[in-house]
Amino acid sequence: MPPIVAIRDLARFVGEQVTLQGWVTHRRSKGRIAFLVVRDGSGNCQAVASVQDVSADQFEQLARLTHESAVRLTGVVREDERAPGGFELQLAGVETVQLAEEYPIGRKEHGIEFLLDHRHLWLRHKGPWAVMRIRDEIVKACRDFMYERDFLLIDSPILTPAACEGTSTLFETDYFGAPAYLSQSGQLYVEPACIAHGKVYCFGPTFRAEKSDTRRHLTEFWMIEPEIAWAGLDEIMALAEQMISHIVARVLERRSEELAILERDTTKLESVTPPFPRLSYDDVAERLTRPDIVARAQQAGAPPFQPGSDLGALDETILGEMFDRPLIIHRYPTAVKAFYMEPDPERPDRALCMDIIAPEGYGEIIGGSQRIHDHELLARRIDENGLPEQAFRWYLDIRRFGTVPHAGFGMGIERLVAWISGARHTREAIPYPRTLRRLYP
RNA sequence: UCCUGGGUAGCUCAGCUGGUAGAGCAGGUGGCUGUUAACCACCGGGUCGGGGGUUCGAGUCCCUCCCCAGGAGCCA
Repeated sequence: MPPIVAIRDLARFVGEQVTLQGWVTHRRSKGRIAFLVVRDGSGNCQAVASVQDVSADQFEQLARLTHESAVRLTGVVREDERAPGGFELQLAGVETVQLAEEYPIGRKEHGIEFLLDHRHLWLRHKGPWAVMRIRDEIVKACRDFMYERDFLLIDSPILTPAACEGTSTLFETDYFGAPAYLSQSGQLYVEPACIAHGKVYCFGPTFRAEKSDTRRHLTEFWMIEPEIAWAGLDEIMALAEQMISHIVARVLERRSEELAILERDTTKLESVTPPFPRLSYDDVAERLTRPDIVARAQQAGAPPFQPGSDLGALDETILGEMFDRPLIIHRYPTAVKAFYMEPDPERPDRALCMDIIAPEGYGEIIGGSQRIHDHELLARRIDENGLPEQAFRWYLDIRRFGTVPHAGFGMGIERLVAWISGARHTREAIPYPRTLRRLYP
């Protein structure tokens, strides 16, 4: 029996007889010679057979193979310039494992709705294949980065009793007769854990029932959230910029083939190195009220920027385009930010927080802050925001027993994947996207 | 929720000032010994998103509802 070989390793078997297990992506039957291209998950390979190479029955079988049929192909590996990839299989035997039915996804263009309806099949195609491999590399790079810096993984619960941030909408579910909610952030749960371990992070799915209906939004998305005791805004800005740089460098190094498949302009990724530009909210507000920027925003159809309010999506895009690497914006007005953010002691109407905006219009990829560690102040904020104090008792407790300054941030994985891979929608950055209008497949 | 653009064959789309519906791909049949999204010939394939209206006549005009895409708001 010839060895079963992955297409990626074919170069090591030139001149030898091997078996490939895969799926038919193309068939070009040309009279008494037939070409077959198969995919096995590790790559693509052309196989060729002429009538005299195989039995009449097998040649007939070859000619009938349909798109996505599962096959075992046995033959000798040959180097040949005419073959895509440089190697091909000279067929000696074909086994049809399953003759596929008429395959819905054609070789021409399709709309995004059709492709997402067939996501279970679309995952096989080279674009999604490359994006998923980049996603895998990004996730691994995140975990390695955390591990190498002595951050401990603390998984946060997905079923929670109440809101982490009062503003966002939650998915409600029935918990033995009582309401429970799908977590929209693990932050509140890593804060106590950083008191136990110093440096921690959580990494898991989060859920937001927001009516946000853009290509940047999912209702279920993955987020990595580091949290550090004895740290403030400066420490998390430095950590975030190192983390993003580390991830981008790692993808450039190990997933260049996938970036090439996606035709990603890698020069735009190579410039992503520390330090990132840092602007305060007030710097940004000044820029956004300059006449030329105002004119540009108006032309793009952006609602006019109001000093003191949060930034709009187009404001972020315009700001992001001013730099060749991610932009850190810090010290937003306390009034527009979450209740748990520490006020700047030098200017209490500004919070010690930061957002990081990805270049090329991919939007906010990180949001973080120093957390309020004073019990009285936090209790007042919870009250002012109309949040149920009962539900936050445990969270307030942390401020009663050895409270210290601490800070952390959340990074959205799909936006990061979309930006790095150049995908048009965050929906393409997750295997099975959930959006306002999609819960299938 | 609002703004803009769409909905015609399995898919992607064309269809002029209203006159009985088209292409490419996919599928089927036949041909072809080095193809690269192979090619050539032939064949099958339609509730023109639903409902109502105007008209001798509606894919085309009007009303209404549904669905989709892009954007805004909110957010990662």
